[in-house]
Amino acid sequence: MELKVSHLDWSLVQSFLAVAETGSLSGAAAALGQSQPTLGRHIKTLEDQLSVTLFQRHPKGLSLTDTGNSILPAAIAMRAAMTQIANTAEIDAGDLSGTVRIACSVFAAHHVLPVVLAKIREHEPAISLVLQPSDDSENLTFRDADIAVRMYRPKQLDLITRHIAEIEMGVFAAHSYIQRKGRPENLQGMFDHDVVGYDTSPLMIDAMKSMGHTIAPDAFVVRTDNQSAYWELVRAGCGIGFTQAHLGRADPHIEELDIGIDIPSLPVWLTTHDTVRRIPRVARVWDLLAREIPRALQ
Amino acid sequence: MELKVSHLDWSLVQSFLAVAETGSLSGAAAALGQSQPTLGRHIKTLEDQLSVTLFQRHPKGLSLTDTGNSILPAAIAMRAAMTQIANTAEIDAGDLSGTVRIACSVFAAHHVLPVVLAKIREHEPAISLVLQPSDDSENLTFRDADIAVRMYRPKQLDLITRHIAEIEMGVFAAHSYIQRKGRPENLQGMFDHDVVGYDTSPLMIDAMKSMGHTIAPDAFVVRTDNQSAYWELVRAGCGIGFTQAHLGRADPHIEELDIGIDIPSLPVWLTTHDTVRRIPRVARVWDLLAREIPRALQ
DNA sequence: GATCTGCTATTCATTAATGAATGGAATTAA
DNA sequence: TTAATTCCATTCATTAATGAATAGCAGATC
Repeated sequence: MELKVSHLDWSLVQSFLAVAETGSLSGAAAALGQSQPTLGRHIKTLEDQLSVTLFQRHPKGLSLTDTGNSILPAAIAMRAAMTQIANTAEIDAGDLSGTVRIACSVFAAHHVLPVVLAKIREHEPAISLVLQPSDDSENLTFRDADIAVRMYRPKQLDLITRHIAEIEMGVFAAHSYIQRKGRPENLQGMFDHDVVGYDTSPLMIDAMKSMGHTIAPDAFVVRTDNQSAYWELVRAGCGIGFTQAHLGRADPHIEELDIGIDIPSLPVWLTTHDTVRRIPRVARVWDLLAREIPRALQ
Repeated sequence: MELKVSHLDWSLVQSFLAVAETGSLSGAAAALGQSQPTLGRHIKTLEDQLSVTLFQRHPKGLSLTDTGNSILPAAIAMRAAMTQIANTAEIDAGDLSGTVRIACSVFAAHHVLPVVLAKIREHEPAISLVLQPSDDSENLTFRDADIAVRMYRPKQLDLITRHIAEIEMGVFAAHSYIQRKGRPENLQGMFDHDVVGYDTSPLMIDAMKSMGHTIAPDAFVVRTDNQSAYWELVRAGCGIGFTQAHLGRADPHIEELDIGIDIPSLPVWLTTHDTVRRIPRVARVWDLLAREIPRALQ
């Protein structure tokens, strides 16, 4: 059965795309807020309407056929257009309510954004906020987040970016650690101490190398790649650590150490899509983030 | 009520686009093969989902609001993507059955295409053919036609075109006219005769001017802009007329006149969209048109 | 003014679509 | 080998969507 475009059901393509991206009927059902039998029927109906096979069925889900792969880009284009429609409608509605989703690192989600979001909620009680922490190295996919807070300059060409602050870094240790082990006099002496580091992340090793010190990952006697947990390890007295200065200086159980090195500060950038930025509530949250984050970093 | 893109119903946009283009619920219902109340509901549901007003309601239909106009381009983009999906599926299906729609002038629909389409049907009985005659000056809208047969070179940049023939023109009169009025000796003498012409179309006047004769539209004692009816007027003996040579020479009631002028021939072009051309049944009909039309013009 | 035409809005019966529940298959872990 | 997990396919009761019919409105025509 072949149908003219005007008689094809566009919503079946939405189901196709969800199954293609999740790889299963149940995954797509969850993503669309529907049920697994419904998704199975939608795919079958679309295959019947187009007279082609779009998926191979497996016990563990579905994989795209060549034909399925051929039409995938057009399905993605339909979603982009649908997103444009939704964003345009929101801009025209001019409404300062609804949900704004903010993506940031796990560390910032623990130690920077909570007080900022409380402030935003105070100013805009009709706006709901969703915090989406992640340390994945991939860049934003704006299907899910409206605004991202990043500690590096975003490089994608179709984004709006704004540099809002610099985060000063410092060397810190807990009082409990200092009572047991004392203080290092300089960077060289620090390596006779316990230092908390990252496990697989090369960030700290690269920073040391740029200061003239080559160290191996296992020079760090305690290691984690989770940056929020990293700070808790330092606070618990596991060793000396590097973190954002505002955080260490605000903690009464922590002492800042002067080992004679000048650590480069971290930039803070906001980023979003041009069209999303024009949605009134997103614009409002953007402005408030730009104002409140620098304040929170004092 | 605002919904995430994944929870918006894409088929509502299809209804929006149909109403926007037809200007009424009943018109859109006819275009989509649905009912008027359904279209009304779909528009209301979409307005509720997006929290905007998309149309102003009038006794004679609906007009787009500014917001409605803002989202119209994205809705058109969705249809383009949906069309791409349907075409891609058809190409992959590789099926030599289904319907092919052919657009052409009213004249060609009477005197050229019928014998050609009979020949195509003979070769491909599984392919249904729809002939869409029109003398509107607008170019093809390929939502409705797969292939167009044109007597001029199509100018759109995204089309595939092919020049397949030249149509020789001639001057003709019916025996009944010649018995009453005789034959003109040359072009000058012809204007002492009854000449059948076009009413508002400047084609014939422009052709005369390019041959050095300036005449007024009312110099034609019988006039019509319908080219197929034009030929019937000549055949009935209303006067001398200009038409395609293959037609006049094939008619036993018609005599060709030699008045010493050389009328430029008409080109015949086939045209279609690149993606549509790759659909197997369209490709097949294209090839057969390219072969059979020149034969029909002998 | 009366009538016709073409449209939208609403109601109600009918049809279609949906989801909870269940069964079957394949894979993995104990 | 058995049990658990994760998936798709199917059935049946429920819900949602649809279309025929009707009413109302505005504009054009006689």
